[in-house]
Amino acid sequence: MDVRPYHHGNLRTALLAQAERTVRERGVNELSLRELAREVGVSHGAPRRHFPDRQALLDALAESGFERLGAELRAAVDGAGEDFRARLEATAKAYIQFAIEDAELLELMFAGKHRESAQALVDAADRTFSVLFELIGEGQAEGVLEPGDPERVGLLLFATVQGIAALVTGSMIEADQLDWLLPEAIAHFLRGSRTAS
Amino acid sequence: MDVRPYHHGNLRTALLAQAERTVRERGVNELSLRELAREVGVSHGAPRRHFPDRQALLDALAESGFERLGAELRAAVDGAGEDFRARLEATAKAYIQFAIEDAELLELMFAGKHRESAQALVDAADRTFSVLFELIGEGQAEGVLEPGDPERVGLLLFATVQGIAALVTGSMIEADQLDWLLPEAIAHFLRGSRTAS
DNA sequence: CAACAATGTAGCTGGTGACAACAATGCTGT
DNA sequence: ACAGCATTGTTGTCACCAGCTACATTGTTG
Repeated sequence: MDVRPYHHGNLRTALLAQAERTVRERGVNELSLRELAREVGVSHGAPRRHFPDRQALLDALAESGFERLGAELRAAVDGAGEDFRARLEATAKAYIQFAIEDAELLELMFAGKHRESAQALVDAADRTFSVLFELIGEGQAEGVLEPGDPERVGLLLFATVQGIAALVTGSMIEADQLDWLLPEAIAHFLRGSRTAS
Repeated sequence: MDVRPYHHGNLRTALLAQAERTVRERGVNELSLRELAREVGVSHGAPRRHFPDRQALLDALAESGFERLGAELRAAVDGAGEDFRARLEATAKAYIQFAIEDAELLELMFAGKHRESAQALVDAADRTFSVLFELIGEGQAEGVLEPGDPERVGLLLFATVQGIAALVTGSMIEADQLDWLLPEAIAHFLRGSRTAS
């Protein structure tokens, strides 16, 4: 019974998984490379082989976060049937859910995105948001949204959704109030999107 | 020439001022009690008399932040004339400006607000947001907004504004794009606020 | 199977937050 | 005036952390 082989096997993956859990449960500030190493059962210097410094770990965490978020958004939109409003609402709900459960991770993702160093992060973010822009394009094609630059309309929608998530993470509302707030926000948005009624 | 009197005189204020500057320029994570003490020209243990631990300093910072934000919102709404849309837009602009320039401080303010310990913080936050609820009340009285619980309507508006600020701080848009995005958001919001056109 | 690259270990340095003992100062009551 | 006391600041200590370097172990490849 080899208690602990010298080589962990997939330290990098294990570190990322544990780090993601720690960030979710106790926040980014509480994330310590050394504690992480202890939790994974490895010496305090081992993570350095995979992440030269703390920031590198955070960047990797952000990148994997974008990938997971993108997958969840895609799953939501794909499983929401034909009706545009339903597709929109499902996607928004998925985003908000992610933003609530992994609030600190999401913040990390955005914070890292505008640090010039990380091109991989920007690419990952672009892939993630392409889901949203495609959805906006659908709405415009159906005539439910006024035509125009998808970015202009999409930004406004994204801002609203992001803001609603901020309401929850900032404890201005409780999570269960989303049941009425989100549909109302979607309705409000669609109503406001037809210039001439 | 007394180079440095034993008693600083108003260490607490000086610490808060310097801390606010540091948070704005280099972020909350870079805020160190010891460095703060050095910058103010005092020994590393001195801040302890005023802030028992780091969190106490952050709480005080958040509280003063709410007071300043409230003052700026009030100034904006008071200086924006009679037209409701103009008053709304001016207030939103003031909020967004604060949210951009003091992004980390704002985050600190919201993060601290839902830590049960700090009742002073919650009170300060309530005073701040009362400005917004009054404004919503105005709009409803004028019939520009559909009547109802000011919180319901206000939450949606607040979410949108907060989200727009997040777009800037997350580098999804540039600050100068606010010139068209904010008015459009306000227009969108008002348009969506009349159930039957 | 020997050399080499990849991976993990151990120890050091400088910095930090929390804490406690101590010193200087200002205030208050008599 | 001044003794006693509370307030405020100083110094030293402890445990922890990130980043670094030198070294040990493993597995892979020619």
